[in-house]
Amino acid sequence: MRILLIEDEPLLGEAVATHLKKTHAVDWMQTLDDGAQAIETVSYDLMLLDLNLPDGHGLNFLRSIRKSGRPLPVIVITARDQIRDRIDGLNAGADDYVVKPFDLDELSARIFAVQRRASALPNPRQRIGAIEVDQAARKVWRDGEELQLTAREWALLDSFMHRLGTIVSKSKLEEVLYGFGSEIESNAVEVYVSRLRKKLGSNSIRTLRGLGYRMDR
Amino acid sequence: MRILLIEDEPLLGEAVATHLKKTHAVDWMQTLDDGAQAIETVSYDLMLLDLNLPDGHGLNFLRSIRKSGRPLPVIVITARDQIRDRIDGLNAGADDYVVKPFDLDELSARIFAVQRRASALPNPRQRIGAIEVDQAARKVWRDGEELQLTAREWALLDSFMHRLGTIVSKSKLEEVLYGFGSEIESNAVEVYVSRLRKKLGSNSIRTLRGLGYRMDR
DNA sequence: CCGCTCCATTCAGCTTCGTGTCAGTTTGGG
DNA sequence: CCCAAACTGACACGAAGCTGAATGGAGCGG
Repeated sequence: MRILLIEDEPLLGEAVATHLKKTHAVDWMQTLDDGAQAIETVSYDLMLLDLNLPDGHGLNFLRSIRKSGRPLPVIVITARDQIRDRIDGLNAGADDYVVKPFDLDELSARIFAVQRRASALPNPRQRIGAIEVDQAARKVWRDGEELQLTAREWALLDSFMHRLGTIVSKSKLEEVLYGFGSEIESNAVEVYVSRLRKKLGSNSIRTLRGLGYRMDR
Repeated sequence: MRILLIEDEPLLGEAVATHLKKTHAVDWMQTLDDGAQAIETVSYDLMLLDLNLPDGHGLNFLRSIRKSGRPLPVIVITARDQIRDRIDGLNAGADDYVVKPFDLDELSARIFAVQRRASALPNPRQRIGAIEVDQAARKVWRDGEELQLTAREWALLDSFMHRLGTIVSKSKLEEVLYGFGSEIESNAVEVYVSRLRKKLGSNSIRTLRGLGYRMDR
């Protein structure tokens, strides 16, 4: 099971990461930015999110994740005295929380519990015109018929789904496909948009010349 | 719910028994002999089995229980350093394991999970296309004909059944087969998927390239 | 204690399929 | 009408996955 830990205190982060690595695959990020990038590129089973971070408050991040419809279970980490945070955290869509300082075994137990709960729920589906998407199962239907998408095609669709109604630049999509900083010199994005259109229907993705692409809801 | 605890360390046994007695009926035995006698006379819903016991190793006991076809859910208790035991435990038919020292709440969570799995329905047969599965009895039918699955095959099928409709990653399946952290470098998962398909029918398990596998309901 | 059987594990050779690239074509803005 | 941007069909390559076969070990019956 793959866990994303977002925690900026080195000592705590180190302790948690070490403990969890006995039983899970753990990626440890120290900023929201890195965390955001991580969940764009890797599929995690669970996220541990500290709320007080150098580059902003975790609650907005959490809200944006929930808004995007991603079914990622989240456990929030808060300080003892910030009860307000806990309540807001649960309102914002956290599945559980732990209070600093916490016992590492307790953390394991909560992870286990959340995980069990999460896998019992049916997957949420998102609908866009004739397209229906189940992000957890990576399933896509068009007019009720299931489509087979490849990894790259899915990555693109995913990007569009998270930015419905806004323009996604070509360079952003390149980044999605090939990671940051890859100086690719080809029309790969165009090729994949083309392939996606063929599967989703040609009116699913709009071209905005010189700017990028846009998917409307 | 009636639980049989087989554990020879007085302190641990006492702690576990006391904790569980808040929510369950617990019988605590300190030897395999007593344990064996207990399951002959009383009908238990679950057994907690320590492997290192004064009168022998618990694995043989577990094996004999499984061989007898008794559908008793078993959670194995092992020491931190005996990974080998864990793997063997799952091979021998354990439903789950906890590692000493463990958190009592984690134990409760695991008991709950195993129990839910074991007794999901009064007649817990689940149907998936031409496949029918009785998880409690560990039996599988295809078109009404019973199939014989090996321990590994069953472990895989079990994983799929608990995540119907969602993707199960290869690493997750490796974890199921070999426990976490086994630096395995082989295509064992592929081999077992292949064998399962041969038995269940080739359209039972979908491959998602680069992601894992998925079984649909 | 010895063979027998079944299962787990590994390996190698094969197949399938996703990917990236290119070339020729189409589109649309200026 | 022209040119740049975008589109798309085709193709070659390599990675990922599949599966039959060989090996060795554990359990079991004789």
